Order: sequence, then structure tokens, then C-alpha cells
Amino acid sequence: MARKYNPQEIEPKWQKYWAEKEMHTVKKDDSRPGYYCLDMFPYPSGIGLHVGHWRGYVLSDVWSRYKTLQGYQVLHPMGWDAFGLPAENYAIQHKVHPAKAVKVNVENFKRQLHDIGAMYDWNREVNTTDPEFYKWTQWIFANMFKKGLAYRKEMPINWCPDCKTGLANEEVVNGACERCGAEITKKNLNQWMLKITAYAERLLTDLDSLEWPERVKKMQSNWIGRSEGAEITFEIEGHGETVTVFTTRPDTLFGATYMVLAPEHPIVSAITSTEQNGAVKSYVEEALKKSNVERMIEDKQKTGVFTGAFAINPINDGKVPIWISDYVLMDYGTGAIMSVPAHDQRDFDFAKEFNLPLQVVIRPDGETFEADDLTEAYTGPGKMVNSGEFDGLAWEEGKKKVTDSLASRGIGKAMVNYKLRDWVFSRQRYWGEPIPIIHCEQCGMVVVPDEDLPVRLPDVESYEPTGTGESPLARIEEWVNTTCPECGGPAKRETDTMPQWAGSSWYFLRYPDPHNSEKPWSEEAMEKWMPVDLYVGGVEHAILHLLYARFFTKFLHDLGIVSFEEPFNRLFNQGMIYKDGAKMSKSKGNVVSPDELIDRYGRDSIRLYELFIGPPEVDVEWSDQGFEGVARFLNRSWNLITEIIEDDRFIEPTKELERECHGLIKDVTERLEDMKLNTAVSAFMSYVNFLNKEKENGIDRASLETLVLLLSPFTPHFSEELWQILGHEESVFKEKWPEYDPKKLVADEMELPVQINGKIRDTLTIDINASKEDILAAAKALPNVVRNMEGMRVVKEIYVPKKIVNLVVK
RNA sequence: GCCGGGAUGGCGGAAUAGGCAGACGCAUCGGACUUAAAAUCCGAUGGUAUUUUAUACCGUGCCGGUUCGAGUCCGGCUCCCGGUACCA
Repeated sequence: MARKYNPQEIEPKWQKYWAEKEMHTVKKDDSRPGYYCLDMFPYPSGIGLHVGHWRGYVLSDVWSRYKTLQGYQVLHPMGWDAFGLPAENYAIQHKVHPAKAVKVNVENFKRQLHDIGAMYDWNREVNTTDPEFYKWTQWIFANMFKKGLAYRKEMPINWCPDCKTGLANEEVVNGACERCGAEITKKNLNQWMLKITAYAERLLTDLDSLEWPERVKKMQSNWIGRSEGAEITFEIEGHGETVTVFTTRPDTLFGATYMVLAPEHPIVSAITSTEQNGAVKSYVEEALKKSNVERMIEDKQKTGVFTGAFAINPINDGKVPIWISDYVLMDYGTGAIMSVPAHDQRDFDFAKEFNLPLQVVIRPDGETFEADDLTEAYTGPGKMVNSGEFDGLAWEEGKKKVTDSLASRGIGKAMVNYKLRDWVFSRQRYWGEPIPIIHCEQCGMVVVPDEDLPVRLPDVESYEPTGTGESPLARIEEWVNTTCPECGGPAKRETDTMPQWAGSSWYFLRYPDPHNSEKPWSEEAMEKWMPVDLYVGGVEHAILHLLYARFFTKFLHDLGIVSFEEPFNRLFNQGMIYKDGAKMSKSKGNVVSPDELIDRYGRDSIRLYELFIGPPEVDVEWSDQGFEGVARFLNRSWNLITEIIEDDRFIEPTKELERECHGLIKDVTERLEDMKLNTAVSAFMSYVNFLNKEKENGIDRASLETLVLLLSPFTPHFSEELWQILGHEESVFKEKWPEYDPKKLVADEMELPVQINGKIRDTLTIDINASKEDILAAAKALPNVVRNMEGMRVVKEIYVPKKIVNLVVK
């Protein structure tokens, strides 16, 4: 009796074999073409891995092993995103130093990742909290500073009162902290900013060249939020001042019946009339107090106050009142708008609220509506009316003509605006890369010279956030006080740290050359590996991480140290795995741990089920029962192969065996290429079902070997063992991925469905090479066809080669 | 509100490029093996109708269209999921 499939025995055996033979070590002197398959590196939480985490890692590993078999040298590394709030909050909660917590968690995570059986090259492991790594994070920041892309600015920023730190726009979700869910307030702080807006246009246009899911590209382009329009300058009556507005609708300028400034607009106090002074002052104060959430929740009821001042509409010298309202945001455009209530819904609502006049200036042909007829703003297309010399112009043309006219008079110009804001890059927390800047009384802000990097995080007793807007580092005098690298005088270190996204914005550049102490990376390493060929990770990083990483890469390109402009050629977002309808979490108690499954079924079964569970990009529900199916499949396959060997029931290949075998190669290869891995697994199942029916007659060796080989990226331990049992000395991963022979796929006969008036009536089995005439004749002779055609006349005969016959009868 | 994505048996899901809807798996039912159970193996399994057999009709969220033929294409809806939120 052949021995049973025993994953508990064979899985450790092969993991040991791979390690001893250094099969996953990426060596420098390898002439194979490189292929870079990257997982988004995790932050090592204390909770560890569950089956949901496995999904992306299994997928990238299947792909890496497939590429290996195709003859590539595959770089498939792993590392740790260990700075940042999650790690720090965990450490505070458990009262351990974050560095210690990270160390323990990394070890645990690594052990669990080993279970997957993935071909990670652990020699290239990176850790963002390693000074040898963050040295280069600081180095990149220093270069941004030198290029004027990192700057300091005092401004009201998003502040999380729970995490006690400032946050980037991208980290605020529905007015709440992305990490802890606390309501975000505004806090005026002197902040480090990165000028990501300088790259807005390139970040937008280069999306076109990327092989990424459309929705991710769309999310990024919405986030960047490009809009074309014009800036128009209005004079303020009796003040000698001007206000510039941004509008996407210069064609509606004749309909601008009032103007609105953001409450924070700097000119407000200067233009407010004495009578209005009190009202304006208290409105501004109220507006500043409101949090983002309050501003949103207040059902969009428009509020505002008249300033008492008037502006002159430059196109028709009309006198328009200037109001302030919080529906105009200071940090978009110019913080001021011209209001066209007839053609903008927000302006319409405001005008109705405060009884301001409307003027229709755009109307489609055939319509006659006037201001009084409108119950909502008309925002559609049309021709300009009530617009003097511009009357009759189509709106799109009007935009251009009006802008040109203003430009010629020097009071307006075409303008592009972006929603994207500069990146708030300081955190008032301990656990991050120190920002490598020194404040000198004499020299001002001085960047730490390269030779003094890294600026190490000092060891401290208390790393808890202060909440004052100052980082805990500020309290460590012996660290803060230093000397100026330029004048040698007394100076203080910058005490803010970088956000978690800093290290992850470039870590993928370090794996190709992770131990380089001279440079962040060598040119050869970049040349061989970058850009990343396939990047696998969750869609939750669609904006944050992926946008920041693209920005860093473009900056490094401009710095001349990388040749490419985009870091990730192809992106794949795996779906999440739910249990009981919810995301797995410890608090919900619905976590499925791989440990138990490993003991009962083995790693390869989990790998296979992770793939079989559903289309890889779609969210799915975990099913313990469904799991049994793949476990049975592996047992059946094992038994089939070992029985054939045991009983020596090998035969010469038959035509049918060959056809099915080559059909399997074709299906599995195509489905892999399309990332339809769930259907690739079902192809294996169908094939084994077929072989099981054949086993009494015996099976040829090639059929079994091909099966084991094709399965190897999916179930590497299983395949290695069977490959050995089949008599091979070398690892199955030294083999080549097979190619199918199209000639072997062709059968002698085919089955053709025969329709009458589009309804299937019978099936015709006929020689594959039969002529159209023969086929139609045979089809018409089929008993059920004859029956259904009785008394009818054929008016049309359709034969789609090798697909279908359809007879149209009357 | 706007922008994406989706809806197929009891369930998860298949269906290159308009050509046999429901592959594969789960669950269920029947059978074999067993003293028995588990495991395993074999078979059935979208719905309705007809006594059998087989056949007919219906069936991919809803309504309509194009076509010899529509899950697939076009027009109009409904619901669900994700992103975004006064961005001028």
C-alpha cells in the first residue's frame, strides 16, 4: 500500500531543503532576466497573521514561482514597515519600548510568514526602523530640503486629539483619524511640508502608462483633482484693493451677482465696513471654531455675512456685494469665488437664503427660462445670453473667449487648479525617523550633512506623546542640544519625526541592494530590478502609500539617481477575506488562524483554498466547509499518483491522455496569465477527475509529471515530494514551465449543438474536418431536428465553424 | 449628490471575442464499503409540466431594443458595495 499524504511530514522537509540549497537567495552573478514581484510590506502588529493576510502573500508567491519556472531570476523580498502610530500605540499600550515590541512582533510575524512556504529571500529583509535603513530615508528628505521641496510652514492642520499628532489630508477619512477614528480638529502648528503639488500634473498624466486597476487610477486622479478654469481679478470699490477668484466657468462671468470670500481670507478685515464689523467678526470666529465634522454634518444649510464692501465685475462694471461664507474654503483656489447663482447650485442655495439676485447667462437653444423660473441652478450646456458682445457663443467657446478678453486687459488668465494639497510631513510622536534638520540661531535651518546621517532616535524612558504639539523628543535635552554643522555654534535639533509613510515611500528601492552602506542603492541593482514588475497588496493603499511612493520616485528621478519615473508597472489588489460577514479582527472574535489548519490539513491546502475561494480581486467569505474541498482534492491527487507508481500502471500516452494533458497546460497557463487563479485550481480538479476515470487502464508518465509540475507554484511542498517520488533527483523548481502543443489539442470529432430558430434541439457528433454541407445535411437528419421541422421550410442555414448550427424555419 | 464596481441554482462561483447557462467546489439526497460510524468511492441535483420515457416551456436584478442567436451588445430603471464629499 502506497503511503498516505502527510503534509506535516513533507512540508518542513522541503522548507528545510529550500533553505539549505539557498534556493530563494537572489544572487548577483545570475544571468537570467530579473523579475521583481513585490508584496506590500506589513507593519508587524502584535496580533499576527490570519488567513486573510495569507491571500495576497499566496498570490504573489504563486506568481513568483510561476515566473521562476518560466526562466526568470525572481526577486521576491519581504520586510517591515515598523515605524509609525500602530507600532507606537501598541508599545504604549503594552508598556514596552517600541523598538522591543517591534523586535518581538517581527520574529513572530516572520515565523508565521515562513508557514506560507513562500520563496522570500530573507537575506534582503528590510526594516524601516533600522538606522541603516532610515539613514537613507533621512537622506532623501535632506535632498528634498535642498531642492526646496521640504519646507516649514505655520498653518492650521488636521490634528488627531487621540493620537496627539498632526496628520496629512490623506489620513483623514470622513473627518476622522484614519488610524483611531477620533474626530479631527484643526491646530495651528509650524509644520514640515513636502511639496507634492509640484508633481500634481505628472502624477496625474503618468497614471495612463500604468497597468493598474482602473479604479485605483481613478481614485488617484480624483484625489489629485485637476480642474481647468481661469483666475479673474475684481477691484474692490473704494479700497484700492483687488480680490482674485478662481472659476471653472468664466463663460458665466456676466451672471456673477455677488462674491464670496472664505472667512479666513486675509483681506476680510480690511474691507469690512464699520456697520458690518461686529457681525463679520463673530461669524469668522464661529467658522474657525467649527471642526471639519461639524462643517459637514450641518446639512449644508448655507450661512454667511455681508461685509459691507462691493466689488466691480470687470466684464461689465457691475457692482456686486462681497459676502463671507464657510462654503468657500481658504485652501482651495484663491479662497474667494465669484457667485453665479443661476448656474451653480451652491451659489443658488446661498442666493435664495439671503435674497441675492440671479441672472441667467447660459441657455440652451429652444429654452426661454429667466431667473424667476429657476428652481435650481442650470448647470448644463447652452449658449451665452445677457452677456453683451459674447451673446450667442456656445459655452465651451465662451470660456475661452472670455478668458482671452480678460487676459488681454491684464485682469485674468487661464489657470489650472488641483485638489491635491502639500503633504503634512511632521508628526509630534516619538516612533518615527527624526527629521534631519538643525535649527541654528545664526544660520537658520541647516540640513544635517550626509556624513552625520543617520540622526538616530535617542533611547528614552518616556516616549508617550505630549499632546502639546511638541514631540516627546523635545524633552530630551542632551539630544536636542547640538552644534550647528555650518557655524559650529549652539543649535537645536528638529524634534518632529516623519510619518509612517516615509519609509514605505521608497523601501522597494532598497531590496535590490539592501546592504549597501555607501549609497541607498547601486545603479546596477536598479538597472536589473526596477521598476517593480508586479506589486501585490490591498486596495486600502490606493491613495496614501501609492501616491506617496510615486511622488518619491519622481523626485529621485529628477535628482538623477533613478532612471524610471514610475515605481510599480503592474498593480494587483487582492480582495479581503471576511468571516461571518465582517472583516476578521481579534475584538470581533472571528479570526480564522492558519495554525490549526496547518496541523489538520497542511500549508498547501491553505494555499490552494486561498486561491480557490473566489476571484482574487474580490472580497469573499471564508468557509470551513469549502476548505474541505481542496483538502480532498490534494488527497485524491496524491492517492492517484502514488497508486499508479506503486502498481506500476504506467502506459504509453494515448491520444486522449495527451489531449487532456495539453489542455491542462493551456488552461492553467492562460488562467495564470489572467490572474484567474480560482479557475486555474478548478482546471486541476477537472483534470484529476478525468485521470481518476482513466486510472484502471493506466496512465502515462508525462500526464502525471505535468500535473505535478503545473501544480508546483500552487502547492510547492506537495509537488516537490511527488516529483521526488516520481524519481527525480532535482527540485521541481529547476524545471521549465511546459508549453502546450496546439496540434495535440485537436480531437477527431466534435460536438455541435443544433438549433432551430435559436433553440437547442439536438447535438450532432461529427468528424472535425466535415464540410459545411455535410454538417448541415447531418444536422437536418437528426431525429429531434426532423421532428421539430415537420411541416416547416428552412429559410436560412447558419453554421459557425466548430461552434453551432442554427436552422431558421418557417 | 458625483465617480467607480456589481447583481447568475440552496451556497461560493464558471462561461476566450454574441454561439449548448450553471464548469469546479460546497451542501443535500440516493447507493457501495463497514458489525457500526467516520473517512473513501459511485450516482443524482436550476424551476415547472407530463404516469413512464424523454420532451416541452420558463430561467442570468427589472422594462424595452438589436440579432438567426443575448448572462454577454444598446437604451431606460431598481437595489447592493466601494471611493468622494460645499474643490468654485
